[in-house]
Amino acid sequence: MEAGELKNNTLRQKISNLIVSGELRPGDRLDEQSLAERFGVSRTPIREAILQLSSSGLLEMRPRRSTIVRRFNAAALREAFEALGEIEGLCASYAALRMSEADRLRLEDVLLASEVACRDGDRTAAFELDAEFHEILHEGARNHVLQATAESMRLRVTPYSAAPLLAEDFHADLSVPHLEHSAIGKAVLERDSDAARKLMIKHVSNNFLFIQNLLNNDGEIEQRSASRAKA
Amino acid sequence: MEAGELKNNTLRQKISNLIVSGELRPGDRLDEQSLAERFGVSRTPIREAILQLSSSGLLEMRPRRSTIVRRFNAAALREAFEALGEIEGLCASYAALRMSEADRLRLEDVLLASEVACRDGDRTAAFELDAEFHEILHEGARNHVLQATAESMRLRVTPYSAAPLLAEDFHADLSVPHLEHSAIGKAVLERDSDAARKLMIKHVSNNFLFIQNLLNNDGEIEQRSASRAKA
DNA sequence: AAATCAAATCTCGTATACAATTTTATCGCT
DNA sequence: AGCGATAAAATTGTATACGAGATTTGATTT
Repeated sequence: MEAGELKNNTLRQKISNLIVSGELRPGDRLDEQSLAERFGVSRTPIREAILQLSSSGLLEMRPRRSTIVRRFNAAALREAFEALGEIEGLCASYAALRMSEADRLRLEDVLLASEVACRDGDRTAAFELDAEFHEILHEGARNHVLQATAESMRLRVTPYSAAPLLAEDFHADLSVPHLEHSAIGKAVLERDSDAARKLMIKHVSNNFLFIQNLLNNDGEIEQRSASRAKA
Repeated sequence: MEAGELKNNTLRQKISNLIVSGELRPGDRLDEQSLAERFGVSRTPIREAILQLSSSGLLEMRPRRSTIVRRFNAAALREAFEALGEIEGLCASYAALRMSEADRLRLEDVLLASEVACRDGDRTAAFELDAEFHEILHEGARNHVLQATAESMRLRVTPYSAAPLLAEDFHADLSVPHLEHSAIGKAVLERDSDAARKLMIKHVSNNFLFIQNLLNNDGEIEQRSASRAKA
């Protein structure tokens, strides 16, 4: 959460980036030795970073067996998204009441930029603006505990939400999430905390339902390009 | 959270017990070497346990300086309790909708036992039943993420909420929290999720206000027996 | 006597070593 | 060819070693 080690922080980010970027997917193993060599440190700091990422639910450390990127079964994923929705809902409702004028201007900017990216079909930009939209609300809640909790929960479902959507061949409608963000943003700017909360919960829930359709029976993300080409 | 190491789990508990029991108070240092000798292991597993407890917010690891039991200033404590109230509120509202009949019977039992302990002035029993009441609701929410989050948040404010109240010389009115629990329990049993949530948020907030009065300017818990005897 | 600065001691962060267990590869058998 | 058992290799969990930075101690000065 808000620890504060030396270079452990950046190591944690480097490792979590492996997952966020999609290089490692749920179930993939993280070999301490290889990671140590890759990042030019010994196993000790690697292990500490892995330990923290396991605490936050992104990785899964199993005794005497390799750490893997955490896999969610259907029930666990439902719980993770339900909790995420509630926390994000809380952040949105507090943000509606507490955000500064500067925050509000920034929120408007992001929504405008998001609309442009959406119209242009710029998936990379839309993806980054999506993340920024949520970050603004986390920070706008003016509660570091809620903020950290929201970010941690978001990170842990990243392999199931963000990563698969970045695949080149995936063509989801960018306008659906954008319109939801727009409605949430409007409620926040109008200081309507109840509406902001409800819309956010609905937004996360929709996101979950969308993702659920991408999952096969094993809880694996369907490989679009690769698996379909081969099959 | 739901890691799953070998004996690291029990080590984590042993160390967190030092704080829960009040042996170590906010700001106290945790020396890795001493803990290693005390628990008969090397520094490595101690360090791993400390790392996890820092992630959960109970301890504070500062680069190149001793780990200490986390200290909250007034603002941070307010945020911690605000977040705790919201999460506990969510748990209570879900519990109202999802708890099994067996859970509900257990909840009634705990409330009855609590009333007895309250009437008899049995502070130890009242304290344990208080914890059990909250645990029932965490589990009753039927969401492991919310449950783990609530328990983690509760643990991190323990040095400020539970520990000081156990002091022998401290005579708070046991009936106030009991009546609040009673009202929350009633709402849960009647499946009134909105009421359960609101009452829980209020309950945690009251708890915070009560604790705030025990704090001096430095954010330290007032020493009742010791400091007053010496002064 | 109080304050200041330097040396010595202590503690942490990381690297390395080694035993225990798991995983992988090899070989033999049906 | 496929399956099972055994041996080799690899990986984890913990202990130990050591350098860098922090803390304490003590001497020196004002």
